[in-house]
Amino acid sequence: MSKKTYTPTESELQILQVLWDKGAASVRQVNEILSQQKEVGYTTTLKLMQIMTDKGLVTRDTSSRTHIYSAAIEQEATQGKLLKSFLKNAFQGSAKALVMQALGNHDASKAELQEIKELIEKLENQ
Amino acid sequence: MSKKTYTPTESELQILQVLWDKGAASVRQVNEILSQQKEVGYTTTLKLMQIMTDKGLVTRDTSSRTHIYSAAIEQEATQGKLLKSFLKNAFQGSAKALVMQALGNHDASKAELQEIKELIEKLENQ
DNA sequence: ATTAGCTTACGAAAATATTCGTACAATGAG
DNA sequence: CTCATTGTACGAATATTTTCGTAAGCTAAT
Repeated sequence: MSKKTYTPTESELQILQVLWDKGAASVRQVNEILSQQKEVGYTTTLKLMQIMTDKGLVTRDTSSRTHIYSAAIEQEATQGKLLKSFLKNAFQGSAKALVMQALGNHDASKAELQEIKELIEKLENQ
Repeated sequence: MSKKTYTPTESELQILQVLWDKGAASVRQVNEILSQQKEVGYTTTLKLMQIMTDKGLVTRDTSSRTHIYSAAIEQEATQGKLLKSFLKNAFQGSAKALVMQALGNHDASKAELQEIKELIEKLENQ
């Protein structure tokens, strides 16, 4: 565990998604869920979660034989960081271009569109 | 050059951004622009662009000594692909969550917000 | 008590991505 | 013509990420 703050890699992010979702989980539980999404061996998941512990991305309760892991970084803050760098890399920083593509291609429901519109109106009145 | 279609890596994407921007450019021109953003050696850029040629991400005119490169893949289509996988990885597929974060944190201008709102209204009327 | 099954730890291989040195050919200024 | 400069080609070293085999310690059921 060093001083540096790490951004999760893609595989690490998949594990974090599970932990954010469940709150806390064992390696086996995480691996079972990941296995539904992709082929991945148990020790692969274990190793990754050990690395993530070193990096400070997760914490674990080692008081029982089966260690229980939790995310050590906030979901929204992490997504924000990732988004920032993705925006820069893929869209040269144009939030508008990204949003338009996201809305155009990946359908959001009417209710969701409504929420977004409300957010925009709130932003406009500032 | 194989049959597979490649998604650009991060470094490759930086090069593509330059080519999309300029339309066509030599290795030196690309490298000069990249050098403003990060430290990168000439032969590094050259090698990457050669790899990209093999992958079919760019094409080049080799009729002169200085080869002139152009992007071989569409900017919007590429961004769409990248967005799709980013959305899945980082936001578990929730376009709404992504858009709200993008708008909330990375300010778009009033005019841009207006454009987005118009797009939403168009989408709502479908 | 034995043993099958589950657990962690961890080194190391494999896969992928990035960087750079070196060789050598073309160009053009003097 | 000579040589400094600029260009391509490409192998190979690095760096990063992912995967997995193996060892060894617990645990519980028989």
